[in-house]
Amino acid sequence: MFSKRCEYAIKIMTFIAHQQKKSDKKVDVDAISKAIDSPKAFTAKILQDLVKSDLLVSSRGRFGGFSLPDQFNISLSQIIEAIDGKKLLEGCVLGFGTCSEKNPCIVHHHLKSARQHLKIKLQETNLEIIAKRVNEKNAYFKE
Amino acid sequence: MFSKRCEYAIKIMTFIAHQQKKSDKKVDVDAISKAIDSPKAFTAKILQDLVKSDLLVSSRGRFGGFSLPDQFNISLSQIIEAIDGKKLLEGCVLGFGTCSEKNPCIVHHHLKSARQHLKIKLQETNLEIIAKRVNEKNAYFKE
DNA sequence: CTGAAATAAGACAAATTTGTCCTAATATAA
DNA sequence: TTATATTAGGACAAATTTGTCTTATTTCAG
Ligand code: FES
Ligand code: FES
Repeated sequence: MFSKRCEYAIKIMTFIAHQQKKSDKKVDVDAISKAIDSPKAFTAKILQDLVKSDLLVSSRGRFGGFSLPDQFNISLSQIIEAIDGKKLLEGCVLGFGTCSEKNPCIVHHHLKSARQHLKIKLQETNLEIIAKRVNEKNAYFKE
Repeated sequence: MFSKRCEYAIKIMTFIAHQQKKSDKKVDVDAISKAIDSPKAFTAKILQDLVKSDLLVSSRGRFGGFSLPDQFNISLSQIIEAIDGKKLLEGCVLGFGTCSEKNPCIVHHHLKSARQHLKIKLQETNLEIIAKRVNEKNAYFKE
C-alpha cells in the first residue's frame, strides 16, 4: 500500500509529534532512527524530503534537529502525498495514465467507494489524533 | 496500491474472462499482451504464476493457451493475493510483522474500517461482474 | 576563533522489481 | 513422423527502490 519510505515517514512524523507533546526540544536524526528502528542515513534522506515538502522544519548546527511547523496539523494523506505522490489516492489502480469518471478503467467503479473511504480516513487522521492515542494507549513505534 | 505485476494480472484475467464470454477458445500470450499492452515475455511469467495459483489453466502445444478454470468465479482479491500475497489486505500498513487487534500499530484503528471496506469490495468484485461491464459499457483494456 | 554537533547533499552500493532472451518441453496438424 | 506453434523455465539485463558513506555547511558553546 505504502512504500517503505512512506512507512518510515509516517513513523518519523508521529514520533516527532509525540516528542513535541512532551517537550519543545527539536528531535535529531539519531533519536528518530533509534526510536522507530530505521536505518539512520536513509532516515536522514526522508527527513530532507519532509523538510522540502514543508511538513517539517529543520535547524542545523549544534542543538539542531527537526520539529513540526507551527499551527499546522498534518494529516496522513499529506505525508503520503509528500513521499509517494498522488498515485495512491488519485491515480488509476491499474496504472493507466489518468483516473476519471469520464474515462474509467474496468475496475474504476467497483473500487470507487472503497478508495473514497480510504482517502477520507487518511485525510481525517492527523498527527494530533495519533499522538494523543500514543499517550493514551501507550502504542508503540517499533516491535 | 498494487504492484505492476498485479496490475497486469488483473488485466490478463479480465481479458481472458471477456474473451471466453465470446468464445470457448483458449487465449494465447501474444493475444493477451497485445490486448492489454504489456511486455510479452513478462506477461508469460505472470501467466505462469496464475497457473501455479490455479487461477488459470494452461495447455501447451499447437492451439494451446490459457483459459479460466471451470466453475470457479474469481475475485480481484484472489488475483491480488496470488500475485502480491496477503500484505495489502492482511499486513500492517506500517510494515510491522503482524497486524492484529491485540497488538495494533499507531494507525491501525484509524484505517481499520477503510481497509475492511476495501477488502470487501475486492472480494465482491469478480470476473463475472467485470466481464459483464466490459460488454455493457465497452470499457477498455488499454489507453 | 575554534571545535563539536548537527543537517544537506552527492556519489555510491545493495536489494528488489521489472523486463528480455534463449532453449526445452509439449501438442497438434499435415 | 515432422514441422510448427504453443507454454515452461532458467539465466540474464535494466530500472527502481532501498540503504550507505563521505564531505560540505551551519550553528552554537566555550
Ligand atoms: S481509471 Fe482506473 S481506477 Fe479510475
Ligand atoms: S498493526 Fe499496523 S495496520 Fe494493523
